[in-house]
Amino acid sequence: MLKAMSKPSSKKCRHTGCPIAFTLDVLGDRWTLLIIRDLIFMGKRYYGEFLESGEGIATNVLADRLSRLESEGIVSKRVDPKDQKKYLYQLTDKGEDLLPVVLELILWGATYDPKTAAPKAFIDRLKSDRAAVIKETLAQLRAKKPKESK
Amino acid sequence: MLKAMSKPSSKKCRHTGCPIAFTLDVLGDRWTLLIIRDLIFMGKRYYGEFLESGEGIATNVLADRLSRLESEGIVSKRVDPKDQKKYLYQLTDKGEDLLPVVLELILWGATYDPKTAAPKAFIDRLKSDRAAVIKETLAQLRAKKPKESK
DNA sequence: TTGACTACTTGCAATATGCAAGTTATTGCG
DNA sequence: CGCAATAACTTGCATATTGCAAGTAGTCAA
Repeated sequence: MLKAMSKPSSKKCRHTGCPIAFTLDVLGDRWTLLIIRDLIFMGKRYYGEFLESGEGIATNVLADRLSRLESEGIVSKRVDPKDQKKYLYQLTDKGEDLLPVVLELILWGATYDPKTAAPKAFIDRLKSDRAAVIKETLAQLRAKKPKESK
Repeated sequence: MLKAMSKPSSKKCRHTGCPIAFTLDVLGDRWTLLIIRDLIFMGKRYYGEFLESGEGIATNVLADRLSRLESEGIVSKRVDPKDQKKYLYQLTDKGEDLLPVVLELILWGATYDPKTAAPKAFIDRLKSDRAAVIKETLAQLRAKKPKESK
């Protein structure tokens, strides 16, 4: 039963004030950031799309993480205006602010994974002009949002 | 039994090539990054010091994470030259390269945690001159290392 | 030889995860 | 209207990981 599933790593109040601990309480598990990756770079927005992410997240875990992200205000959920029978998941501004974190994960991974599939051009660009990459990525992301995004 | 404890989130080969997934395979759990935080910002270097980190990591989990970090080449372990009966844990260059990731976690946490204890001066500095903060932090870190660090 | 100190290891109950199999709610037809 | 199809979850259960309390091993100093 997952109803009472506590955070992957924060069952008790750990309000130590440490910003790192605070952040890890929200996304300190494997799946959360992969969902955010899909939202930012893969253009995924539906439950079914997240399930097909190659990495193989379990449906119950996906449902748990999405609802957690929603209650944290990182992701918003609403009926898809183009298709009433689907739900649209999108990053909020708070969620978009995680982009710098994700970019650093990419940089480290691309540097140390001998089999990385990260496009060299992107990595080089990221190293030489981080600010521009952030700006462009957010612009692309926002361009895709149906109407009011926030 | 923790002997065969697999990575917190990578039991099977997920060599998809995705740099984010690669990085999360290494530090995609709550504790790993807190240990790295302690190494970078708290000046901790001994097993016993990590245990007292306020957040309350379990001894078995600490042992597991340290050995994992060591086998990943992120942390080095050796007998303390100043006290033969203690082991000294230190970040390798690969581990130090995680500093940018940690800094972004700090930034996001300090921004969204209403009760953050992050010093405003540090956060402001981080926002205005990231490169300098990285440089200084690494310099301080290296100054503490006994002899050869790498 | 013993006691203190550090770094772990072990056992076990409580949690969380992975997987397969339902359930519920909306259309889209005939 | 009635029914199949689609999307989004929920539920059960076996397995894996965690948290906690205790126990063990190696080093040093008196």
